[in-house]
Amino acid sequence: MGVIEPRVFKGTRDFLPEEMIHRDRIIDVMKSTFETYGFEPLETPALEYWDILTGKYGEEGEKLIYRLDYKGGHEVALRYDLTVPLSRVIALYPHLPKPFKRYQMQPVWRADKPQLRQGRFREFYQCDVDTVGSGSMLADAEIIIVTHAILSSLGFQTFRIRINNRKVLAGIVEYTCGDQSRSADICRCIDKLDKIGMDGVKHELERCDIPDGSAQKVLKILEISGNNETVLRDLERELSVSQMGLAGLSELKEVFAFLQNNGLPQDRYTFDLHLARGLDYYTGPIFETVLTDQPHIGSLAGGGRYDELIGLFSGIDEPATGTTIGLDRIYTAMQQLNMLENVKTKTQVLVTLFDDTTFKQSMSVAQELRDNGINTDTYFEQHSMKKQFTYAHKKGIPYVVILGPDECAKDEISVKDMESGEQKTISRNALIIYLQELTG
RNA sequence: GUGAGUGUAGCUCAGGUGGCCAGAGCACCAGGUUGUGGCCCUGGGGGUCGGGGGUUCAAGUCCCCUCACUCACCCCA
Repeated sequence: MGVIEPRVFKGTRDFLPEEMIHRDRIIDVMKSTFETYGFEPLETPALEYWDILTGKYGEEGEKLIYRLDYKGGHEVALRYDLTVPLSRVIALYPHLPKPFKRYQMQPVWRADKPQLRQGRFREFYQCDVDTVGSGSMLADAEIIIVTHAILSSLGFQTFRIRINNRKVLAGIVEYTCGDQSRSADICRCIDKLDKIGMDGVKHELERCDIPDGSAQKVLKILEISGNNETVLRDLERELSVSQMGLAGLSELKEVFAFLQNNGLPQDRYTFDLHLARGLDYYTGPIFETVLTDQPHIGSLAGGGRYDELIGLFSGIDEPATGTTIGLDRIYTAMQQLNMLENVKTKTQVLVTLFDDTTFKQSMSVAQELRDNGINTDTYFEQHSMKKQFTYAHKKGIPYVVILGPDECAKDEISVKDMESGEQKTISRNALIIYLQELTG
């Protein structure tokens, strides 16, 4: 009988120890940053009822939801993001004090085509921070500030947080076309400007059957450029006919004022009229973070305000805003930018095992090291020293403790530094202090 | 979903016009060194050449089909 071929489902991955050490570090940075800003942890199930997820992400998004056959029907699905589950939680537990600020780091699933270089997978971790129950632009600004804090702490140098507002986009549609049903098409064309240029957008608008007059107006709006202040001012003049557009611009002005007040470096964020974002549920400010020198990797983070999503579950709208930070995108980027430290293991010491006459002392030394906060591995078999050292070398354990008959007879102990190759024999009772100094 | 490319050992890849072409490096295991890793030396295990069909005396090599993977687009984290 043949063996079962070992393999993982396309777009999913195993995280081996060396990789987990890096991922854990990223998670630690995020978690502590979230907590610094007063966000609290939440977890929700991987599975949600189908009707909870459906109708929230738009046509494109919904095709990517993993449906599961269950008792012959299509009742459940793997969650597609963490925002919709959060909204379900808010509606389900109305007693939660507002504003409710939570962070959540869990995998989500999307049935699209994986693209390793771009950091695109079918199963990946999202790290979400959201504030529910406040319509203040302070909440939106705080989300942007947290995003900035995390990426800075991780050592990213070239990221840019693009900021726009769905109300502004709606205003543009109202002003140029007057017909909100064309909103999605127009936004998609606008979103493409960076990639296909002005002429490309022109063709795209034609392809979407946007009337000539409307298309001209769209192009005119897209020609507005300059710094955040002048662009906002020019837009205000163009969009004066749209209440919605003006409301969006005033929200943006508030957000930018808060960011500036908070001392966020100017080159880290920018008003970007071309940012649209695909998900249906956004209603106000939207943001997306990209690495300017790694454009092939999609966004590292993305989010926005969704004041009408929770109402779909509770019947009462509840203002909410937040962002997703993509752990796997961040990890992929750090890998490609050589930002990961060269650490193979958290184990600091290997205690070798010599023979029957010494193993009890090996065990008690190992325990003493652990009791003093030193991560210690022990060898279980009476193999040659060569084998035991090879094991330590391969695992990247920095120090090896040797207790052979020689050491035991004199109540001494030998410690080898695997990197320098130096070995020292010291008295048994000096070991803890000695190793604590070495391992810092 | 659309387009392009690539499939030979665990990994990275050699293998003109079909004929001693089943190979290298790295990795792995053992030994050289029975109290010491890395470097070096010696030896070893491991491959239905993605799969199926066809052409041929002969196919890793040519033709067809299929599958898988990668890249780009779309969309996103």
